[in-house]
Amino acid sequence: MSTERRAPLDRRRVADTALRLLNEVGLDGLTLRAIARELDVKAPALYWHFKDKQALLDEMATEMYRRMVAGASLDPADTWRERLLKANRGLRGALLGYRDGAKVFSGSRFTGIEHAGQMEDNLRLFTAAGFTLAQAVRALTTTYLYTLGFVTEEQGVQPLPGERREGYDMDERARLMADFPLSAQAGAEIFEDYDGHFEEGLALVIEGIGARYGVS
Amino acid sequence: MSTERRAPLDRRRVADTALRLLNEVGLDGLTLRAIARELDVKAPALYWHFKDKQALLDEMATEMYRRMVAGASLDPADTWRERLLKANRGLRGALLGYRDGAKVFSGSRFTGIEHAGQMEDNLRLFTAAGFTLAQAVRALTTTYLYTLGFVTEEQGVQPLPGERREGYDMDERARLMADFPLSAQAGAEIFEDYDGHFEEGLALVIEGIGARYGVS
DNA sequence: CGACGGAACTTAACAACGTTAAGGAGAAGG
DNA sequence: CCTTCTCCTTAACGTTGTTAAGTTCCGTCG
Repeated sequence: MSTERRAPLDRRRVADTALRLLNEVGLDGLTLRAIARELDVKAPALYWHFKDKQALLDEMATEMYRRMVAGASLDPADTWRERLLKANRGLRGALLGYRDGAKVFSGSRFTGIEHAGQMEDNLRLFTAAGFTLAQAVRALTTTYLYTLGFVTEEQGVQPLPGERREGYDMDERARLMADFPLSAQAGAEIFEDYDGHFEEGLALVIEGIGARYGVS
Repeated sequence: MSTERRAPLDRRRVADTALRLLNEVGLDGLTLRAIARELDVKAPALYWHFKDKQALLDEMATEMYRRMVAGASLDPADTWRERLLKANRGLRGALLGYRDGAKVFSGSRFTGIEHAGQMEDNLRLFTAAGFTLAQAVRALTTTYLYTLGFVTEEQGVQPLPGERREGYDMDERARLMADFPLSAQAGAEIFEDYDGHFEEGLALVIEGIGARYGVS
């Protein structure tokens, strides 16, 4: 019977498969045994390619970042505002593309230095626009951290676009909050229209950068 | 021998002990058996007070929040800027008070509605200052999400103030980044002086709120 | 006073997890 | 042909969250 030999694995293919599986089972269900089964291999085989599970998660985060960069259309002629908008929308989109994407991403470290390319690009654009290097770093990381925080919370409520985690019943919330009228009313303002709210918050940060650093 | 009967546990005491233990062993080491041992009890006893481990983590997050609110000095006469500064410095301080504090916090949901008091207070202050309710919510959550993102990253590098996680060698980083001069130079701007960088980012967001919503 | 019932545990066990040790099949190379 | 290296398997270990069943103690009620 099938004497076909499966091509040997490599880190990339493992990370690919793990990312696909992540969307089906979530971070909790993402066990080494499940990943291995998907690759038609036994769990300990993964240790040939990764020193431990965290190393695999790191590779997954790196792959997420690679795909994000590949899917981005960063025009060198962008204004710094356009660049911040594009980069952070792209980041959010990339994270939302995977169940628990933000958790995986912020819990891991990149393997290699591929991410430096995009960073260098951004820093060049910002310094050319009149920012000092320190200001450029501050502008980029502040928006970055906002986006990361936003999506982390977003995915806590809404694991994948469309689905909704249990325990977020708006009606019950409103009833409990009867003594806190403003907070009760704010509920809709918090747990719905994530797209709009993300944009608004991002606009706030960008506005602050322009105002505080005096760059138009 | 000691016929002394230990007072029965309650959710609060369990969460207390778990929080203390968290600082010693970190989130990974925070097992139910370890918590139980600290309470002089066997692990399954915890299931009398919590339906599962996540419920205990939720209680821990709630307790963290309680202590934060208790330690905050929120003057009703605060300007909205002062309030944002105080609240977010307080939040960061509270999260930094525990190893993996940000992870625990953002991975959990509050038990009860005690947090609504502080929220109502903030919303009142902001609407009184001229913000619409939607603007107030946006201003508060945007800064909140920035702070959460910031501390999450911060604790990824620096688990507790003073300690430093391995794999963050600045010299090696500089060498790898030889082809990316701006990024290399930015290293110090990223991995040091978290206090200063947090303040600067927070100032950016606050500035943006003032500018975009036209409230002085 | 004594039976009863619930509260607050313990003991024992389970399946699943990450991880390690040891070994085996097959290609590559001299 | 024998060795060596790559890539994987089989077996196992200790730990984890969690459940089931039994135990102990206290307050209440007949």
